[in-house]
Amino acid sequence: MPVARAESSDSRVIAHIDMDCFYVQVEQRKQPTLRGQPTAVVQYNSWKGGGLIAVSYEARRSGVKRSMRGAEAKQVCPEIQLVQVPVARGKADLGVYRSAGSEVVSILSRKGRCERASIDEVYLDLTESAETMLAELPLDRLELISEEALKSHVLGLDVDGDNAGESVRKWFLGSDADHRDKLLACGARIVAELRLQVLEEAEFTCSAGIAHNKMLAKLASGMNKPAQQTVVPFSSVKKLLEPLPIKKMKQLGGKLGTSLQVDLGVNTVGDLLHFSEEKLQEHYGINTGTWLWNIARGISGDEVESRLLPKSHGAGKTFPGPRALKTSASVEKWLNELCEELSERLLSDLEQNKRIAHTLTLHANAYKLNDSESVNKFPSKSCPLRYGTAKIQEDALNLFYAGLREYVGSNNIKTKGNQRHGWAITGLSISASKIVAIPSGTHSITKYFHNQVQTHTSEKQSNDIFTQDAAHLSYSGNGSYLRLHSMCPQINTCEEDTRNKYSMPSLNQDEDQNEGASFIPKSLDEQHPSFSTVRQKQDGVTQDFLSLSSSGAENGLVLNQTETKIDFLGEETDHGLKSKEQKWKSYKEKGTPSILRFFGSHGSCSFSKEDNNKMLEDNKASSSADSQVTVNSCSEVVKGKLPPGNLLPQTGTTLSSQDELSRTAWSYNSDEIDPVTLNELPIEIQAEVRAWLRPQKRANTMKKGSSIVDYFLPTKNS
DNA sequence: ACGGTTTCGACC
DNA sequence: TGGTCGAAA
Repeated sequence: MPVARAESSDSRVIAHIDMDCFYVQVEQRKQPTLRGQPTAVVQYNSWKGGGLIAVSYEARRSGVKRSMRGAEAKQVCPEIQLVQVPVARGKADLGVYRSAGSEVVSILSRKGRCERASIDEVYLDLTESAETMLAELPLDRLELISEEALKSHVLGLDVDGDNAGESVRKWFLGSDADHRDKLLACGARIVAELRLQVLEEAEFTCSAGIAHNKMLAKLASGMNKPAQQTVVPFSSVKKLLEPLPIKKMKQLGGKLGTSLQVDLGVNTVGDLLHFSEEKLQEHYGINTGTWLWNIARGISGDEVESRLLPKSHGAGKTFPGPRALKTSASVEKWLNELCEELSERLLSDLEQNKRIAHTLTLHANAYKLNDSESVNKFPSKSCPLRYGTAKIQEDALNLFYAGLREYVGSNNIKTKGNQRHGWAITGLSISASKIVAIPSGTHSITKYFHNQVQTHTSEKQSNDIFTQDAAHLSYSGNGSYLRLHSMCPQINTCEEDTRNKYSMPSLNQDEDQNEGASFIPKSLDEQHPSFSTVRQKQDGVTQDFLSLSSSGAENGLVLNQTETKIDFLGEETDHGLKSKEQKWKSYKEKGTPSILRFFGSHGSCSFSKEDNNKMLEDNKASSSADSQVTVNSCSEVVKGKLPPGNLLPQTGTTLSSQDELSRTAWSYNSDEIDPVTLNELPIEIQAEVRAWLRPQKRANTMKKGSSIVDYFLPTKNS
């Protein structure tokens, strides 16, 4: 809950734009004969006709609802056109909707700060544009107000019926109006224009709300759909909110809203007004309490962020009921598919937006066979993200086993000790987050980076990481540490127990419908010996680490060759452990390559964090200082000096302001970077990095052009 | 068996 | 501070 730090005299002009049944419109644009027909988009139609994820307004009129299955929809509306979501790699592929969403964003971001709120929603802060318009244009000239703007719904203008048109016209012209109303009127005109542009350029209709804050704008955008806009003048806020069911408010549609109803008897926003701020804080804490008190009064200080791109990418799939995955092989197969999709999306983000993701996270849902009442959660796990499909696949699989080990281990193995320990996976997803923009004009770096990936997926890579130079290491990420459970030092992980804890009885043998041949080793350490526990003491707290040693079995060798992998990994364990220490030592001796950490999509994070830990342990008293500094400067580069927003839509549209923004935003003090580090950089990018350090002098001469993806994508099958 | 995502606050 | 979880849309 954002703390609603705001004045009730908020004079911002905020718009929320919401695409009408967006997926349907995307399909209708592809297939114009569907226009005007009752249409729904379904995914997976084999089971009861598939699930509806978008329904056209024609179909809604016939009673079709989003919670329906395709078959039901056909019953209530036999004429309905069901369009399937594209399928790729056995799962729904939302790519077309994502890029359509980006098209829309690139249009809507023209008139003010723009925040991509979801695939089909944006917020705009139009305050400045509205003020400018107000200052420059006479408001009393009807000819200057577009038809579309005049179609706005303006809340509080009595009777939205008969001569509503007349009163709206009067409201727009009202020279006697409140200053804030005039601003909203300007905002409404701007939004009307933008909506028209979306319609003309992208062929999509959308609805919008225009108000003094995000909350009210969002509320308003849903009030008159489709293809209409609604204005919320300040004077209408009270009457708007008072009768509104509490659950309709954003953020109150779930448990908090239910608690308000059940525990406080609050059913409408008006009911909330009877509670003091203190009372609400008693019940829901200081932040949420204040937030509730404010939103009841239509107050929300929530700012529109400047962000046109998503903060993370994810790919997931559910395996409901009978389709639950029950063998490692099937999990591995699906994980590989998901990782492939993710990897592709990461590459296009890199190419189009020059952004690099730093964290890979796996989520899963599972249930235990023979153990109906245990409903524990499968823990999610994350690790530094290394680019390259095979690496992502390898890391994802390791994350899965790290989670599985906890999942099966945590729930009374002891009591059910002699029973078989079966699990079934009902959902898998992997996502990439901590995405940061790399500066513009660094094409050689991108290219270098890309070549690393390419190299590793095409040639047999040496596992002798000792012979590799530091820069190379940083990219190849041959060995990273995966820290687990550092938060739970009290867990029974003391010495003798360690191996028991992570071992488990043989799992199960029956796959979805095939053989009983899939054999899972007793111990996951055996199956994935690259995970071995490493104990570290830090700040007096013993922590368990799993060392995720790189197998070298990258490049798809991992894919369907479990046995090979097992053997290979088995032999790699010790090797991997040693290598991480050696690697750290060589880093220490050479100086700390903070720049590399930043560049390296993978090695960076894991190195800076884990090696820093290790360093603290190894050299507590002595040389930690300088390394620490370097680490800090690195994170500062990553966190503090980034451009304020990521400004490129994913459409391949380029915004010329990107370069300027990045250039200025990225200037920083070169003292923060150890000069020795520079010399360790791969020769091909040294010059460019030096240029970064002196932003004024840095020429943006790097030739742009060749597509990373073009170059890289063919690796999939060749 | 309301799917696939994405974001955000709380908590440790 | 960052990883993880749960809520919410």
